[in-house]
Amino acid sequence: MDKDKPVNKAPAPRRRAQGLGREVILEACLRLAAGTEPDALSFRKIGRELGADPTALYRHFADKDELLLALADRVIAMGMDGYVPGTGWEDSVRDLMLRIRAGFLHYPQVATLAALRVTRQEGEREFIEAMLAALSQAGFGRREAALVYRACGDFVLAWTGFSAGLLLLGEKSAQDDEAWVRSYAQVPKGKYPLATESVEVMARVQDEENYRFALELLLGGIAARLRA
Amino acid sequence: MDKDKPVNKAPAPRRRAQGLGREVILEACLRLAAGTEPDALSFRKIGRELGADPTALYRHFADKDELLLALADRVIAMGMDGYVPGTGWEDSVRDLMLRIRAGFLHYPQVATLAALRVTRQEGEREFIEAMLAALSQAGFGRREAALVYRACGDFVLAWTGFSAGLLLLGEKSAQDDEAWVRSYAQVPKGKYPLATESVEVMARVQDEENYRFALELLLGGIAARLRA
DNA sequence: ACCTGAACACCGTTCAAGT
DNA sequence: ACCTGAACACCGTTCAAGT
Repeated sequence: MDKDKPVNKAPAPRRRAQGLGREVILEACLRLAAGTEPDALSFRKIGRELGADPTALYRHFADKDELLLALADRVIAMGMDGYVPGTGWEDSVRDLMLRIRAGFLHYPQVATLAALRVTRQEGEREFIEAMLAALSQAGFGRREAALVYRACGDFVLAWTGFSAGLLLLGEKSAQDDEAWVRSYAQVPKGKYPLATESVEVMARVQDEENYRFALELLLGGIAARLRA
Repeated sequence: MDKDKPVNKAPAPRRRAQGLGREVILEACLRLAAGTEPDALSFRKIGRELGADPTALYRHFADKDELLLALADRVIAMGMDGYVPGTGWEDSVRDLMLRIRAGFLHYPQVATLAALRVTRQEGEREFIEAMLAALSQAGFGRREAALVYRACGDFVLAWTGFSAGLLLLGEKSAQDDEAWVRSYAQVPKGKYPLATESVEVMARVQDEENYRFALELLLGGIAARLRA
């Protein structure tokens, strides 16, 4: 292959750098973040995707942080798109907590970089309002609903950040699981009987089913609290 | 202040570079990772702490990954230190899930960097065996116990990675919460009534109490599943 | 008004050279 | 056998210069 040369040869789809703006930039970022390449959202790569100098982004976003919050909210909004409340509170909460996750997992890079931030924008507000409506329908009072929302919201954000990290880790994560199983072969016989017996089952659990399982446990706990 | 000069003037506590070894290196890393400075574990900083060239670490660990796994297991082992099973399975599981979290939150940098890896070492094995014992005592069969373990294990790892990230974010995270509250003042009146009403309560929830609350919900869900 | 490009202070990692 | 230090290919960000 021929190496990049300092000459400006436009080797990739590049639009005119003059046409920059928040909208164009965000779209380019989402295109780059759609895969599982670990460092897809560097300014240099975004610049290349746009056919512009990396630092041109600073004319449209104060810093990477602001860019990330805008991206994250867009991803949340995409997850919320088409949401309608279910017939029961439990269906609504489950649906919402799967939607936010699914949205973020399409853009794992955005998830890892922004999962612990509050975007304070439209998408997030739609999600919160829908969650509070479902919890209020369930019978929780104002304060209680707020506390349960925080638990659920951080549950989905934390776990989704975790899952996105696994996606970006890719092969390395699968190797971890295999090595985990093999590692018990070298443990003194009988030292960890339960884990030795179950390590294969544990290692074979896929992240998505695990999340759904944990989510059902959480929903079960919320239902139990409602009865008490 | 006088800038660093190329001369070797030993301005910090430095031991002889010849005394390196995994043990010395890991201790230096834990010293550096005990605070909330965002990038405390770079090779250059570890090298400075040891009074050695950064690349000397490669004589003792294959790469940063191997160093991190060793560190993470040590942190898990510290959290497990002194653990004794409770009288009921619920006490044991709660205790274990608070211990791992507490251990990691003393070294937030280790938590963010290694939360999604399997260490395959002693500390982790102790934790898993203790969890499986508690779940078995609860009455779960082999397979079921393995699935519940995975849900609990990833719950604590995901949330702890999330919390550690918040700690490293520091002031920025607190600013997010304040800005979150203020942002609802600029929302069209009546568009998000529930969130507008509750945003102050939601924003004031501290991460530690939130984790404990979610953990109780999860435990409640496990108990409910046990009854079914 | 907006974009460019050199520069700065960082990363993890490699490798030839020292002792 | 182990440590050093220059080098490489990256980061986000700043700022003077261009158009």
